[in-house]
Amino acid sequence: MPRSTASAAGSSRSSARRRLSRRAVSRVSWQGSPRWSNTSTRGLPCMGCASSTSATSTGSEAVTNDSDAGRRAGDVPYRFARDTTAAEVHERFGSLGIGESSGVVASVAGRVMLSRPQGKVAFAELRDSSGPIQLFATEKGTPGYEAFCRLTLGAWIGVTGDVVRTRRGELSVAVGSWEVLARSRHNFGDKWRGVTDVETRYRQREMDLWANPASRRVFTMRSKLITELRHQLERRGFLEVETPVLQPIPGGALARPFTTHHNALDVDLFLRIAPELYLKRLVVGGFERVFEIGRVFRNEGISPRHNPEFTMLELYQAYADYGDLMSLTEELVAGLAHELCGSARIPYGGKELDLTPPWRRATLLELVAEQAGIEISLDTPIDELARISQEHGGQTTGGPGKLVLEIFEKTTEATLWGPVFVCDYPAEVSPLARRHRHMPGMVERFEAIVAGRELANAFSELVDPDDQRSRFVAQASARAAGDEEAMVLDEDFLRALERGMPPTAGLGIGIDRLVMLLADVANIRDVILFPTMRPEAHGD
RNA sequence: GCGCCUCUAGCUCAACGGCAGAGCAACGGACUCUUAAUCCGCAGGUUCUGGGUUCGAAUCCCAGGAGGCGCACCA
Repeated sequence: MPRSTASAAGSSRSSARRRLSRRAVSRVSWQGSPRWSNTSTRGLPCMGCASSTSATSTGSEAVTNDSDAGRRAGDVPYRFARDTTAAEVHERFGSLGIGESSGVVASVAGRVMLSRPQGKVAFAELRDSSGPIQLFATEKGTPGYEAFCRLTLGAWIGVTGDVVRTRRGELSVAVGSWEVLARSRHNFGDKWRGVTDVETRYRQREMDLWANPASRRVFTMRSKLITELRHQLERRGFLEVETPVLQPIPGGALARPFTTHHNALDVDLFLRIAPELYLKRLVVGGFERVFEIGRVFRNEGISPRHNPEFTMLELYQAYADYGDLMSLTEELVAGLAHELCGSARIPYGGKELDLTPPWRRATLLELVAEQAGIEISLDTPIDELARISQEHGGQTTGGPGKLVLEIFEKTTEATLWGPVFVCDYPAEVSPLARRHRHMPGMVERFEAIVAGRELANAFSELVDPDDQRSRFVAQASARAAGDEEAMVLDEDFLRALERGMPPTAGLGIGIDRLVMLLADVANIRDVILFPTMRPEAHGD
């Protein structure tokens, strides 16, 4: 029998059958399932046809003469009245006995991931976003049975039928009717090993997500993390805001920006490297607790821990100092770990990481002395600092503050495993942070180091407009000396400070790296759906 | 940017100077309860690209492309 005939006949028969099964369903009804009653009335009215069902069968019949009808991508219905998910079926019928039929009809839809035709019966694994459910088809009970057996892996189908448990104990939907919702012209990798080629996984993420459960897990976790983060911040009285991505002066961080151009205004604009300056202006404006979760862009190299665009949380809290934000940081991170991993003690890179508050707090200089045995301060002669930095492969340019930071990063940062707040940075490398109330030359700033890497950066914000102006001037001279990452003076921001900014503390957390930490992955590209890649040559 | 490594069928991988192969997918067939079903059959290739060495190159050399890791920079 030609494939097309079987397929078309199967489709139209399944359509008739579907109407029957709908009645059957409304008779049986899933108690407590509000979805059910909504389903039949949901969806767009089908203009020019009695129902979407008749539209489907018309479509199928229209291509009966086409010898390749079954393979045409356009030959699919406009909607499918799914009424439950794979996970719901498992949840609701988990106790169904072996070989029993529930007598309840369900409509499920998803992609065919495995197919095991076996003569007069056939099994298939259907997967939707909730997970897998087995389909059980029989020559007697399944219209278009032969076409069902010929479904290729990757096809989307909609299925309606009794929920049953097979003799071998697998909960299944017995296929009473079915229809193709989409065909796949490309396969989804090795059905056992999935897709391991990392380039394919990053470039063709849709394939990766279907083929690799671990990848789905990571991105699901990422989404939940951001949702939970919002909830936690909103519970604490923070207001979520959005500030410009296109900025005339890229500020708030030390980094090189991407440049773009606005035609109508005929001005160059920059993609933001941080939202910081705008968020602080909102504090001046009276929003005492604000946060933004958004994409920032830095025109820098790509590495397992760097993507040119990444997601950052920044928050600002009036009347608070950096000590308050240490408490907030450890509570937020531990809370997220609890929510997503079930515990504040999580595995990372084969080791254990205990994120339970309180985290250790130590000064940068203390940690350098402790970890590297190097006793330095901002008063150490600059030649000596340069020599130590060089000894450890660091740069030798800049003032004492920059050299101290360089020495910390080269000798100490990566050795810090457990969460630790590294406190009190040189003012020289922190042009937006407030001077330390006790330590000259230092600012009240901390970085949270977890698993040897910076997870958060925060400080008591510099609120003195005169000091801020002189810091900008210092940055300008660094810039004139060739430092492309130095900041540019921002008069709008200074005017805001001149209007009066209350004592405020600000915090930034790299969301991608937080996801990496909680999901236990080593490459930032595994937590970004479409990481930045060199465009692929399509030589065809 | 620099260094090291990788690139073979749609996917996962062999062959490492001597006829380019396997499993899965696809395609054809058998099979009435499978679980990566099994079995039989068929087909599938610019071995990333371009040069070179050689009687002979997927294999060795050079150049280029894409990717990974490390360094550098940062979050």
